[in-house]
Amino acid sequence: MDAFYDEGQLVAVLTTQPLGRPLDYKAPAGGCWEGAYVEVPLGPRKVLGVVWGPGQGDFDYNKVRPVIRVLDAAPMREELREFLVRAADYTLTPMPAMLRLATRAPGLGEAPSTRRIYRIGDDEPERMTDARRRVLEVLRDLGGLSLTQKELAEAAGVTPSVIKGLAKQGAVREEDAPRDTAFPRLDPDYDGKALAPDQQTAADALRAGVVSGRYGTTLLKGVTGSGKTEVYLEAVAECLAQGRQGLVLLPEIALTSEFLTRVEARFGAKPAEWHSGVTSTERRRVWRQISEGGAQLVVGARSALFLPYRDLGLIVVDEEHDTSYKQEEGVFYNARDMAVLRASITKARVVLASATPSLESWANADAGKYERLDLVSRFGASVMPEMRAIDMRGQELPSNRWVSPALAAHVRARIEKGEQAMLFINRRGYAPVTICRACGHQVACPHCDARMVEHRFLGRLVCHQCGETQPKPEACPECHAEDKLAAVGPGVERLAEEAAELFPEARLAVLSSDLFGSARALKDEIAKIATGGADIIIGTQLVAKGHNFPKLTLVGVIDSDLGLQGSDLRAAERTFQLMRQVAGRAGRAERPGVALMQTYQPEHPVIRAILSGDEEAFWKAEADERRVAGMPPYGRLAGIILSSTESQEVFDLGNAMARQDGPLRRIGAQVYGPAPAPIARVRGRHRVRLLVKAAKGTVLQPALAEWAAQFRLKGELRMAIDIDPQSFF
DNA sequence: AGCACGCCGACT
DNA sequence: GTCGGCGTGCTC
Repeated sequence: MDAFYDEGQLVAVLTTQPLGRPLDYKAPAGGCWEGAYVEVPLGPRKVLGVVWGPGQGDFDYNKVRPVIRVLDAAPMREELREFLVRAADYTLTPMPAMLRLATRAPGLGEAPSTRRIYRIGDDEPERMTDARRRVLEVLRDLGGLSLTQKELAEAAGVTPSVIKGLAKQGAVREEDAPRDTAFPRLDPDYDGKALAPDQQTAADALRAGVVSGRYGTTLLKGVTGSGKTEVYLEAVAECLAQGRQGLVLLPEIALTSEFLTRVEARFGAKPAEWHSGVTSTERRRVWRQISEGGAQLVVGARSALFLPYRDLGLIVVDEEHDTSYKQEEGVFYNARDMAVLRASITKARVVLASATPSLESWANADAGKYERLDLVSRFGASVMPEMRAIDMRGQELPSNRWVSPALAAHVRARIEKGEQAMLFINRRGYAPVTICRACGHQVACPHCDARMVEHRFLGRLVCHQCGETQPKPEACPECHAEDKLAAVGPGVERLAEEAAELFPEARLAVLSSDLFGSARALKDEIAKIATGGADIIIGTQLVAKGHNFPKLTLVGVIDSDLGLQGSDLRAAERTFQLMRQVAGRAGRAERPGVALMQTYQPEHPVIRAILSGDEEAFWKAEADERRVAGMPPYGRLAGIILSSTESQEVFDLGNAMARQDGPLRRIGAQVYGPAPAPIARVRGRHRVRLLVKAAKGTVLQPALAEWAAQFRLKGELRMAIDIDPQSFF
């Protein structure tokens, strides 16, 4: 049980200010609990903090200032405090930054907000009018329920002034009611669907895990269309039945609204939603209700891991292999790994769901650390489409053209049958460039090393690294030749143009996340396409993420090779996952699909593994290669990213760090670099990267911390440590 | 993170 | 002589 501190007792308060350690304060009048969210004075300011434990007592008692006030929120539980500490230790993140992640609730400092509501009053109005009668009727029909002024005015078909008048005369009563209301209860038995035998077996195993009340992680593997979601929703149902809270993490905001609908169909009500697109009032409601038990299930982005759950019993990480679970700005963490950490502390279950698991999860299951459940396809063999390579070396293709004659012929055949085809482009790592055809100059971003990408719809050039945009210049900035700037490289829009020329009769739809202002607009577009609103879909990564297109029977992968190149050891894995996912788009319903991959390396092991469909062989081959190289998950890596406005400064520090590697050598770790970071300049800052490689089982973090602490960062220099980096070229 | 303190260059 | 640059250190 948490300690209580009486007024005047010393308490250590961790604040969100980057201080290095909690500071002592005197407990306020009325005392405070350990874990309490408090406002404390810090110099001339008031800051947010959490009572972290008893005071150190090493500071002159007379100079210790009292806590200003205890905020009106349930104290942070021991479990969340421990999670923050362990996550900070693992990721080498300062505690204040960690606390910031957990206090992102807007308006935490303010009193719980209220809204003015209206009920039927005791008095009759002095003069009755039609409008007034309608208002009173609406209120009478509601019984005890109440409405806001706006709701009431709309329901009665009157203007708000009518209600104001009635309130003045006491015919309606005004009251303040708490705004942060509980979420509707979810019913675990609302609409449980009959499951296929293998689904049932998997669901039973997951349910049993939840019932056990112990920590455990299960890798739930199932190809697209195998009913993974239905299976893990059974685990959610069991969790709700146990009276504990559940969390479902999704990699992409665009997927949440479809998912919420599925939850509503299964449990009879919508769960709480948590991601950057949720309004601040709603986030505040979610935060409070999670902490008070008025929300049973949260669906959201990785930051939902840091919410103050009362009793978290299950975390589902959907599409667990997705790289967007890795946060690589500010605090560097992988939500998948942090989910496992939090679950182990709070005795919750984790379900990692994917059609194409990450090699880490595959290896953890292989080693017996995770349980593994495999689902088979619901629709027999027809779901996994036939996959074939188009050997680009045998295709006649002018430069600046990307759709081979062979692929074009297949697309035409599908359209003629009234089916849909998709042209897929893996743009990651291959942004198109704007080049001058007269002098060869490439237009670069003024702040970054990234090339500017032309957005024809906007008529502007956009930097995909920092977001800088500028109007497309008429003349080449280098040689001043006019009308010679052209987009080169298969950008989505460039591909769309080519498709329009190749298939003039077809209706094209372009799906790219930067074409849509909101997740809502994107979702509408997807729905329109899915019901047959287009013949050819042109898309990027976005379409690889779980959308259902029943009429789609052909996927043409334009650039199968791009992900295979370079020395990034994760590239093969990523390419494998991506291709499987894209291929999984085709022929989900009854129609068999085909996936055609344009490649210049048809004999590459990855391409061959994908085409053969022998996944286990792919994992084993990849695992062997990694094991031999001592790379993750069979070795450990950390990235050190140094940045500054001065390029010399960063390299000097990088070199100094590489030389003074004593603490690392002591644990047998090696340092590589410094080298320009994958993106060598971001927002005007030069970046270099060092890589630290150690054997598996090495306790890397303390040595890294000791090593990094040797260097004092002057001026503009910044250092970030990235444990388990996602990419490492 | 802010903010104050403090020690060296070009100014009314 | 002073105003102000931002390096260093403190905040209970």
